[in-house]
Amino acid sequence: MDVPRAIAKYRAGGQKITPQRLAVMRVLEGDRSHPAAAAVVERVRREFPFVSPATVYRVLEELVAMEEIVPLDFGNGPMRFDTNTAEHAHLVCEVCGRVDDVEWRLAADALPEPLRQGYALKGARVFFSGCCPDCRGRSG
Amino acid sequence: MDVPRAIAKYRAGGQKITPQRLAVMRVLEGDRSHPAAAAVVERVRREFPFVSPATVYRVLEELVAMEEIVPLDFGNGPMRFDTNTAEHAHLVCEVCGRVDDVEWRLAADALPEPLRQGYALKGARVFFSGCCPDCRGRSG
DNA sequence: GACGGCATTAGACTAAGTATCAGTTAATAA
DNA sequence: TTATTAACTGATACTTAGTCTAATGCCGTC
Repeated sequence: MDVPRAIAKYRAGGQKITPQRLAVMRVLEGDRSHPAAAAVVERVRREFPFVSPATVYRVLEELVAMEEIVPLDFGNGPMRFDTNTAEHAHLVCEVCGRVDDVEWRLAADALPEPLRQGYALKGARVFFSGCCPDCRGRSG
Repeated sequence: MDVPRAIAKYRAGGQKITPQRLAVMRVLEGDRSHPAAAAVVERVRREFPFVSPATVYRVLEELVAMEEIVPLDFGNGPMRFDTNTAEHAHLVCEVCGRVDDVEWRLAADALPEPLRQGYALKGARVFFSGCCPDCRGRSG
């Protein structure tokens, strides 16, 4: 997530730079916690108490479309958003829900057979699940 | 998904073998299409027209708990269920939503660093996304 | 065949997200 | 600086997917 670059993309598309859009972008800037939409709404409200959830959802959708953020669904709650658009995997703690980034790249030569049999591969998502150090410490 | 084994697990847990539970199990038996809960409801209704969605959701939950099926969330719609409990990856067509199984096992020596730094790894999920041969044929 | 208790049903409820539209505002130009 | 206008926002109703609850039903055992 790069605010100036996102602004440039908005302008390039003939779209306006509104205070709400700026607020969402600033909330996401540098955030590595993979926030859910509701968390973004909450934080935008510190600046704009009456912002509508619909607006935040719309802006998130726009940022996804311009590839400034990546939507993530871990299958255990609402959609979350990743501000790191580089290829990497995720480490999800099953206890507290915390998500960490992991340096990880699928080796091209390890791609399975069907991918070479007519299926056009676009991407891969890798989730590791387990228990984070904090939760291990707490529960034994 | 193995119906006799699931029945044995129900009995072992002091739970009853009801016609609805049998119907859900038979619907899932041998199904490789990774159906959504709604699809299971629909098919169970061919036999029990008045079955409640709550019942089907509950039975699916039970089967997940006894590890006879695996819940899958591809992030583009409702939760789906996999009757193949062996380790494998999934190939998701972004166009038609079709899901294929892929023989795939993460090489243990390829595990990223953080997993050896206090994170207790339990499992990994790998999704490949792309365009299936049928959809490539249709859209060029 | 009767009984006890687990299971089922219907329907209200919740969470997360989407659609619509009247009113507002950012960006451009005069 | 003001006028113009297309784009944007907020309120609200709606949708989808799934959960909860209370009353009723029925499986399994005796």
